[in-house]
Amino acid sequence: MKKNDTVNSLPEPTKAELEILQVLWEFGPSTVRFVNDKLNENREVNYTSTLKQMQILTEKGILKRDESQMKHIYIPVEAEEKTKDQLLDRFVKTLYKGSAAKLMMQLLGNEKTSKAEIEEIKRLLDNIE
Amino acid sequence: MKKNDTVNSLPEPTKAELEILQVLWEFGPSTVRFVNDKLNENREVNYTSTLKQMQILTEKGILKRDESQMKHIYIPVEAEEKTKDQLLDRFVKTLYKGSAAKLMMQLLGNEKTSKAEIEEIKRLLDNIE
DNA sequence: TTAAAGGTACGATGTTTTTCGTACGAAACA
DNA sequence: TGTTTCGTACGAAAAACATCGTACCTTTAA
Repeated sequence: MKKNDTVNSLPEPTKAELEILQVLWEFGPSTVRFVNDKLNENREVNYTSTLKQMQILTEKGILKRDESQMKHIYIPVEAEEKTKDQLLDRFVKTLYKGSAAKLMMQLLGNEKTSKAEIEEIKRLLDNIE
Repeated sequence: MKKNDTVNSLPEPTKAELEILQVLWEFGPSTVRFVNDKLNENREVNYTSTLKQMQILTEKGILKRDESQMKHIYIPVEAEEKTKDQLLDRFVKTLYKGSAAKLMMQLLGNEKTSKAEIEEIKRLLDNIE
């Protein structure tokens, strides 16, 4: 039986899928070969595995492709920002009951956030109003 | 072959595991029965499924349990904050190349963050220094 | 004009995660 | 004291996710 989250039924990208999306976001529309080469800078993956993933992503409507050439060119359907928004939204909902402020507190309490980063955030907030 | 992420080898809680942790965080140490009832407020899950998950969580060292009574009481080993820190950290690394400021921008650009939330965040930042 | 290189398609297999059925022991209680 | 209820243990099935092998077609270059 398929699991169905009644609250949030978006087809969330899996880990392997996200890896591929990141390459496409960073470098723009690409061939399977290119994406696979990029992935192999970090870990070993067989070409056909990457191909398969990108085909699945296409079936799901997360990628589209230009098949006019033999080397198909893959393109994300949604903009990077929009997809990340969805992921962020789900993350905040899940872990912080939807409160961005709670997330911030966590972020700031956590030593991983540098002084410079904090300054940048403050500047950001000042520019918002 | 087991997959091994050389960058981040933390035993990340899976989705089902996270669901259970959330109940324990919210309501404190609990029995399987209690957790399962809570889960069933959102979706249908069989009692033994929840039991199994909590046993796995215990094997992994994410939960510990008091077995002195027949009804075992389960308790998270790590504090809520610490676990969430790890998840947040991984999230920021994955999606925002580790930049908290980038995440903030996304959060603020996104209509989901209310004016009230933004005010709260500013207050927070002012109190930090 | 053929061999090699490089591309897609797709089923099969492997792995991880999730769910559940069954066995069985302890407690509750009629 | 027997039977029903409620608990744990645990293996196995199911589902989701990821990887790969093989077939087969097109392009390239000798």
